[in-house]
Amino acid sequence: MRTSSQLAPSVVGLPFFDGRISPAPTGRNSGLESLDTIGAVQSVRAGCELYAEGDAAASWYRVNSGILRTYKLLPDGRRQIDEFLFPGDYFGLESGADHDFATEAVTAATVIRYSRARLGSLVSEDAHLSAQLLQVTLGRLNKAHGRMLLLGRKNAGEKLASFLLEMLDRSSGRNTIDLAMSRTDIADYLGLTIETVSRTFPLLKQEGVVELPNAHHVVVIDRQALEDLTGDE
Amino acid sequence: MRTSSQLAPSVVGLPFFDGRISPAPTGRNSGLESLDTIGAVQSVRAGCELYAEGDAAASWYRVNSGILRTYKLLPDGRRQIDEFLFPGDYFGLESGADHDFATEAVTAATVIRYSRARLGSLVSEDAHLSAQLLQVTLGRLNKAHGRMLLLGRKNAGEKLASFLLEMLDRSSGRNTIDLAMSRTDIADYLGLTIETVSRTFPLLKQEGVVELPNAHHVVVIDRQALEDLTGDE
DNA sequence: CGTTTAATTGACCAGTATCAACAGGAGTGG
DNA sequence: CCACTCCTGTTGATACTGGTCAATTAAACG
Repeated sequence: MRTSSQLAPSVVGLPFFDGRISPAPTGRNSGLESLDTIGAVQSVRAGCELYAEGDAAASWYRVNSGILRTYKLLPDGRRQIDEFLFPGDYFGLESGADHDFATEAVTAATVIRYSRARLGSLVSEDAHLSAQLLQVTLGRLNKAHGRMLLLGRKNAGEKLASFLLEMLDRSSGRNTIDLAMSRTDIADYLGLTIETVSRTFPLLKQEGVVELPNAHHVVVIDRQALEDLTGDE
Repeated sequence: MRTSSQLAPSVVGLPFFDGRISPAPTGRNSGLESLDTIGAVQSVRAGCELYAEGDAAASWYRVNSGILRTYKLLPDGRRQIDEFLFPGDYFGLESGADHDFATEAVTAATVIRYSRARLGSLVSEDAHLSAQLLQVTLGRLNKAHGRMLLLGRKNAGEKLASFLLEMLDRSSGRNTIDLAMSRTDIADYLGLTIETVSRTFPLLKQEGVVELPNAHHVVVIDRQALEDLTGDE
């Protein structure tokens, strides 16, 4: 199935290098938008795996709808979630032949799949596209640095506060967060246990920074206070 | 000062996408090697800062000699070292206008500095170069994922074992490691305290996997055993 | 050498994990 | 519509890893 190429261009408008990128060399559509013509839509049921760590990385993806998680496992089952993916996010591009993390759907989701082979040939021709891919990847790397700081140096309260702000900024609502993921997912994202996550939520409530109507709903009462609790700045 | 462009091309030979990248479009030198012509060498004394987090990201760099560290700080002084940089490593390329981490020299070091503005115009012209930058950045991202797993889910012993293997693989010697960095650096790299690092070294020795002639020298006796202690595989 | 800094070691503590019991909701079938 | 079950999340009791604070030793440096 072909995409209809009307997805929100979430990357457009990002600072791009230092602005010196010249327009596309040819008259045809260039940049990430040009990918829409080679993408195919795929559905993933909630909880199902799109690909496993070590699978051949034959495709690159973009989230169309729903939420997914990427993660790595240790042999004894310990899991680290690298990121939650939201509509518009690109993922699955690899430096090597295989995926170095697995991807599963948190909620029912649809993704757009781009053939890596075709992407490769496009990239070799189109500096503009290539540079945009670089931009997306560099943004992802920035985020990874922030997450290393969180995982290595923040305590449980700071981790949860940081997480809620991240989710708030990706939410549609201005001060309400819909947590699509389980406590287990949150724990594995923050390097904690579910029990610690469960115990830390009420602490934020006690501080008066959030309300907790139920386990998957958070209302941010005082955003500034929440930011103060993240440890940064 | 200009570089003499004879640096080991450590990136050449990496798998590149799926191998479908076409040769450079023009007859002139292309790819990362072409950068040598726009690089300038800069020295950094041991312990000195090359740039701080938040500084304008006007340049991109490659390590020529010595070892450096990139890190982020929390306002109260907690530090997370993102990576140690060795000769041949590229660093400092950013998605935004500013550096999102600081870089300091661990030992006296020299780096090659590439103007971002000139890099930007090269990238817009040369799909091959652009794709190689992407390759380098994707490799870095892979490594970041591994580090998130380490920081979020491994215990002190597994962290130190992983660290020693990483350093061994970047060492010249076949089974000896020269640790250029302090215990504080190691601790901040692994999300531990110096005391824990200090206490964990002797445990590895007790296991018989390493010898510790002195604080900055490690001899790996049993590499397989060390790998078993990392938690992965 | 003496001085300073880095690393180790010890005693104790705290934050988070672990193990276990319990509660709340969603779905299912009677 | 209600009980039953399953699953997720919460709460409690306790353990333990790693952190903190302090003292000591070793190494680097002038």
